[in-house]
Amino acid sequence: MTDANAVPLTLFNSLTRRLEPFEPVHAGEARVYSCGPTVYNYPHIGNMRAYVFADVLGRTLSFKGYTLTHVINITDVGHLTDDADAGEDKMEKMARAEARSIWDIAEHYKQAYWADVRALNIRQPAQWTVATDYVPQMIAFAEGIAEKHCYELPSGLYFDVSTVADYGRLARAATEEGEGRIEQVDGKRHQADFAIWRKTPEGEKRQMEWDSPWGRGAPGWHLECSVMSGAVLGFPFDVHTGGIDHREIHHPNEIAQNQAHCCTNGLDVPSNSGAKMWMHNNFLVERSGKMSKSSGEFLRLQLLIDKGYSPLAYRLLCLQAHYRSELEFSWDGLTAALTRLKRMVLAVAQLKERAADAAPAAPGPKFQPFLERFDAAISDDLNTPVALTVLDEVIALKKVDPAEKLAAIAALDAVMGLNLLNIARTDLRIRPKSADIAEDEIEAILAERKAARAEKDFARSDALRDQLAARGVEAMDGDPLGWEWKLG
RNA sequence: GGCCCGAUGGCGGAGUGGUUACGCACCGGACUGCAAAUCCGUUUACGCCGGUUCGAUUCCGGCUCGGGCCUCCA
Repeated sequence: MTDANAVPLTLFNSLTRRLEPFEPVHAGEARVYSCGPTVYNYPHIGNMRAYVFADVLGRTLSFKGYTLTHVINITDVGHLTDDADAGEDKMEKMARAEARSIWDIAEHYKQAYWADVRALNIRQPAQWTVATDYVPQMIAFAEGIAEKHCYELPSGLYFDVSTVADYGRLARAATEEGEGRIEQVDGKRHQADFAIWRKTPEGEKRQMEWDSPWGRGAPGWHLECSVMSGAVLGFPFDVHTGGIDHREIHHPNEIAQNQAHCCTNGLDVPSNSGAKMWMHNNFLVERSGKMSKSSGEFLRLQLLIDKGYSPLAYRLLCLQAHYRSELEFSWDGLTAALTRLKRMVLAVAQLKERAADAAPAAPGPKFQPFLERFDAAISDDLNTPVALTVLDEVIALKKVDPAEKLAAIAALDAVMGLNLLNIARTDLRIRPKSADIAEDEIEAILAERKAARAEKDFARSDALRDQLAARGVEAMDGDPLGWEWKLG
């Protein structure tokens, strides 16, 4: 690889709303914390965009030569159905709805989330932090800031946002009084004050509860991320990521806690917020309305797979847009991404055959301009759509050494994560759940068709082709793959 | 009501003060018994009205439309 630091990495910091050069807290290292899922339900594909984004960020940091420590949390307690401290715990609610133990719920949906992570070729972080593993640390953290920054009410321990400087600067105007549509908690000093610890109401019993100096109860959602990020990465760390919705409430509250904690403990925190940079991905949207779990049905990655779409086609769809832009989801769009991916995989497969007997190589001088343009694109706040065009150009290069070209593609795909060198075309030929014909039956009909064509019995061969088409199978005579599922 | 964002060719989606984004689709060609797949080539754009400028899709103002957040969501 060429010097990947030829171009400085520039990232958009939500805190300043500006592009800033990435300057690591610890030389040569990058420490990243990503807000992970609350495992009370399946993730939808919009949720997963956040982890594709975080993955690309991590891969880019690795590409640029930094030693990456990435942490993603799993929230299995404390996230209310209402961020403003009203509503109930999401986990408790779902456990009751499904009549299962809350621990079963958490485990089930955590596994479902991890399955999606694997399917999307998202690299494993250095650590998955699970909220319930950190309750003692959360209590200790809260004790540390309680005296100066918190007050107790019958319902729990609350954080007084007026005790930290410049509260809500991440959200811009988060301290403005709203319309009052938020269900108020009696006794809160400020509307924006939030729960650090929620006491179990008198006479009730929760499935998940712990003893604390403020009574038996559960930690507040915001507390978890402050504690886990600080515990594993240490304050200050480099980048905190999350969906753009967290820019308004969750992250401002996290920042307020971090400020209080760091202040109390004499820690030097750039930007006074715990992390140097806060990055947020925009939403995946759908014409019929936004992706929302509360609306009942929602798009899961498994649904895409059931319809015959490779999860990597969804990953490519994400990469085709900039992470800070809203991205429109449609089945046509997904089909377009799948087609593009198939062509890339075909080209790489053919290249691998040609390079098979060649010794592994490094990309030579011919590839340098492309590597530099790729570096420039990805270093420009992770401009994946432009980086992809460079990858396409490299794939299309003629009259170059196959082994070198393969090495160049590998270098670029290490950032894009499409797994181009390791997947075969058959991996992209995913059987739709609705298919009613077995693969060996398809092969048998194709063999029969081949015989008919050899005898120039075209009426027969066309009839067989129509028969396959009627059952969702496309015959492809001139292609070694032979046949393909028709999607949509 | 408050805060914020967007408007690019058929769809998705980059970018730029004057030069081709790109992908998919479409169209033409090659290949094929005919198709499909694949390959090659090509067409279509910058919401409206003003302003700044030699020149604006790109900067500024207004308008229209759409969207997001302030209620759960990545």
